Amino acid sequence: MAKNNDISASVIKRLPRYYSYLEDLIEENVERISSKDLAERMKTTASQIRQDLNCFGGFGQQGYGYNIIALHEEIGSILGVDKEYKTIMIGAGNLGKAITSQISFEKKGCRLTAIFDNDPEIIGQTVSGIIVSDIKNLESYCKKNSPSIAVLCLPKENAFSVAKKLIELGVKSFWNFSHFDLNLHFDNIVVENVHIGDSLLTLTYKISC
Amino acid sequence: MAKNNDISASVIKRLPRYYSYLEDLIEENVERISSKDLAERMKTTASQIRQDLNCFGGFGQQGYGYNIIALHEEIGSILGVDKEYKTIMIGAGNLGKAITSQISFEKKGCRLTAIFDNDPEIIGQTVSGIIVSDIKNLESYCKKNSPSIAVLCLPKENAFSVAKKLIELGVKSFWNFSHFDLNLHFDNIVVENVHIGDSLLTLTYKISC
DNA sequence: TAGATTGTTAATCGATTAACAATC
DNA sequence: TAGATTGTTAATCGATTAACAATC
Repeated sequence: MAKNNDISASVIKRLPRYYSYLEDLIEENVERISSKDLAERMKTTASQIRQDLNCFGGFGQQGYGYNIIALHEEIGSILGVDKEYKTIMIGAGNLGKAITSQISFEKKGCRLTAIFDNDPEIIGQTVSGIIVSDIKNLESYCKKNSPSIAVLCLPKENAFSVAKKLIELGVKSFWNFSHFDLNLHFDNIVVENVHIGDSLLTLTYKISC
Repeated sequence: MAKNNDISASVIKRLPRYYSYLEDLIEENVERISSKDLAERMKTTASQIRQDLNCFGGFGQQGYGYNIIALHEEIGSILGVDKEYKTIMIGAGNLGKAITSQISFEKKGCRLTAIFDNDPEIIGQTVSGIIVSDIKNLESYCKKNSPSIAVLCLPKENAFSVAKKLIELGVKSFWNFSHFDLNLHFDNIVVENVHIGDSLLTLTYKISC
């Protein structure tokens, strides 16, 4: 399935949402759904749903609609939920702790294998079943285990130097919660920046309107 | 300033990013910047920056560029950072705790005034200087204090009923971290949904390409 | 004044919506 | 078969980029 590349970012960003709504439908024991009905649930248009899904293949059937289990499976595999990318986290403060549970809670294509911090108070704590290591062990750990993804939950100030080191050690993908746009400073890496605070500002903007 | 409404969502979502880059420039003691130079920093186009800013007013000066302090101030006021909306949080697990520091850390238009949870282990804890209250006190608290914004850091299952109660109690704005699209179920409320996990799926998708 | 850079209009590009023939 | 609903093409809409006259 999943024809490579050249799918627009707008489409990709909608896939997890489809995936989640299909989960709901599975829980409700619904077997099939038309683009029209799904659109109604999600407050979008049937056109858009059909257009989006057809970027990847014809998952529906004329006169019937989409089989929910099958479509859920397809989208999951497009997103890579069945992968098990070795994932490490840098920074185990409150945000890091919260995020670990996000990773482990549901199948999301990642397996968290190590957590690092530089705070003596935090090193040694158990978070999501993993003992937090001293950041000093980062290099030897990466050389031995070659993780694919690093989750950055550290302050802006440290983000650059830690990312630089990780890239040298072969890490190519980042889920970045630090307020520092990695992708602008390094090439050939895959980054998903999450600036949580930005969306609060968007909210206060909307309120003031 | 800030002509009301009818500004596209695309523009609004870029404002916090401008705001943040202007902060960096202030720290670097830079006085003015042209759209061209700012665009280079942010890996965007000068055209887009000028176009975006001109939705709100002519903040620049021909032949000079933009005064950084003034522009930062303008954008801040458009976003409402100087507001102090009374804000409450529901759910003080790891995610809630992480988010409180986001709110208090910098000026973001909100003042966190209360935190509620239903877990006896968490009730009574001090989080960001606030003692977590029993969710049972939510109603009386709201009647007395009329908060504007509720931050929802609770499981999907509880989101609907809690939101419903809050709306009845007069809360009209939500910063929603539960995996439940509030805005599809209630009218006349302002919602910013943050589905953190979605962006991890986007990342694994990109990796698989 | 000459040079730089804005504000703004026009041109291009991409994304969404509508329409409909294909087909289950 | 007739009805429903897809896959897909065409039409519309909006957002981004380019160009340039206005002006500091």
